[in-house]
Amino acid sequence: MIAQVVFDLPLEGPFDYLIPSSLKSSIAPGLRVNVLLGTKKRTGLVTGLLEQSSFENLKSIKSVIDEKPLLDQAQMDLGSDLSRYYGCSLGEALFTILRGSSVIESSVIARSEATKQSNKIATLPAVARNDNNDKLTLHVVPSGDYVPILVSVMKPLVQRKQRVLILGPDQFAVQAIQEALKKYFSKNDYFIGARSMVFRSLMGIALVMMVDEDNPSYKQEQTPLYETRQVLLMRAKRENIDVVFISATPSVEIMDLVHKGKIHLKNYPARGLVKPQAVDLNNYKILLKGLLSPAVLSALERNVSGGTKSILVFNHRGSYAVTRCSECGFVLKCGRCDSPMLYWRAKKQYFCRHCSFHCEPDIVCPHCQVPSWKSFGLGIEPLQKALQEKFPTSRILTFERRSPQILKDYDILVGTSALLRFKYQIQAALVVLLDIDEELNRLDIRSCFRAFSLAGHLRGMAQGQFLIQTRHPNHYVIKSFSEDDADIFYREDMRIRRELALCPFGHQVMIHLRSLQQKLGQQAAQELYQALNSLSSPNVSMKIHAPVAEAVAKKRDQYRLNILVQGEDVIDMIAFIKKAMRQTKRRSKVIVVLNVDP
DNA sequence: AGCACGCCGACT
DNA sequence: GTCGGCGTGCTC
Repeated sequence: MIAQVVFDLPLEGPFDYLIPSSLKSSIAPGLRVNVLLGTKKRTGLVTGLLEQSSFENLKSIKSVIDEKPLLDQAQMDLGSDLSRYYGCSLGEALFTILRGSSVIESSVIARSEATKQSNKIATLPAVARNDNNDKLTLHVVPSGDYVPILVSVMKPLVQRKQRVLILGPDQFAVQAIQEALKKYFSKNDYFIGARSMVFRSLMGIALVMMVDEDNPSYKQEQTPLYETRQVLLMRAKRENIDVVFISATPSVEIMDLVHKGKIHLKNYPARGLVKPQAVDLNNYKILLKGLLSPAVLSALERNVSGGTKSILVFNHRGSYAVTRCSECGFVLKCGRCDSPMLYWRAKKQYFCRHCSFHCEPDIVCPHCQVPSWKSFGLGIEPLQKALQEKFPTSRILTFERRSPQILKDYDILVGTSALLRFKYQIQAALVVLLDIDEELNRLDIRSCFRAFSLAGHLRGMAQGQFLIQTRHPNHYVIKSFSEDDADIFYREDMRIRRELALCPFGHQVMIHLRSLQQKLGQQAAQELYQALNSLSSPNVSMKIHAPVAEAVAKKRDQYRLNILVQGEDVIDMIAFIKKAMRQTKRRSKVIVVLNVDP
């Protein structure tokens, strides 16, 4: 007998290994084995059994690690779906699933529910599930108060002793959900976890709920760069499971499925939500610090004198602060990245936004040898200072990504969009989004959704008044708020996406190339670009864009280039790109990563 | 990815 | 002579 084995390596497999007669009864698909690959001992996963192999001189399996399969049949199938969609090897996909499905727990399940099947791989039991259109549901909760929905959906299932799987965008959210559900359910009534929990075995689970569906943290940052929503949709299709998505500002991708009738929509009237107001900056000549309009200042004044809280959110994007030598104008840059250093007041140091690089303020200018630096551009700290002068007796705090915690004792809180991490815990009488325009004007189509979603979530924090400052009051993102009609946003965003054949009306695969040597990276990109072009024929409608350096071309000493491929079908595009990659010689010093719908 | 193998230049 | 850098190709 022969076992097919895959590895957590970018290798197309599977590899055939002889099963020694002593291990014959203990080997099955879905369990891990130790084998020699080349000269090195490695852990692989058995994907199948064969009578014969087309390879000669097979090596033997050294030992078996698991007693029972760690993955069920559905998870094994998901592995091949993942590898074809995200362009990783089957082994990388299956080991990703393995790490996400909390091995110990699922082996307990495999033992308890599959005892009569010996070590055979478990298949989904025939559970009577909904067979109508209600299998996939989207609950839109503009207020962001998703807990009542979780409770009402879960309650009947828990009463029938059925189990639910809950996905939260990150560990903060998962803890918050657990805390909120304590009042209603016991810990054994449901499973919960962050994005990798989407890979868990669905045996014994009646429903999966994905909380805050549009949260960007649902995208994995390492290969395979999967999108949790997409994985869940793949599983729903194959495994016939019920799924509930919950969001305050649903992604355009999921709204498209709603429009196509594939997802059932439930809207919750925006009870208690404040009506957003756009502040047209074109009406004002002078802004404090270039960012605070008289309208916002008077709203702040009202709340300060009334003793209520205000939150100002500075979106930061695009407005880069720069530090220059006051003698010669030389820009202080990070040694490892292609980006300017920023001053961090609390630590009294300059730091790089992309890596851990930092330096003392008395560092001398390499040109004129003078340690005299001046920072330009705006951060939240100068903003805080300016406000403190305006409101000397108020408590004005700052919050950004690096802040250790959010303090509650304030009159005015000046923060970045990192505040969103605590969006359901924070509330204030007045919430102001200071700068949204930079986000509206970007070429990236997703940035309009980011703007929409940022504003949508901030609105949920506001108890009395929500202001958006803008110079583009007629932009569709702004209009969707000032006219309080989210459909204005979705209709127009989908129209643009359809016109440009962007996600979800077409797909993009970004090929990221990076190397410590700029030349090598450029060579590799050029070669791959040529291979892609020579492979493409007129009957495959794929657009291949020439390699472009990333916005921050050098990050952590690595030079970065991107090749963008546009097309209709992701699986076709991935197969096409992989073919082109096989035709170009692999360089050990150039790392290539595929990013589907970045 | 990680490793061996093989080809060149530099050096005790 | 031989040590070691790097490019190439393979792993069942």
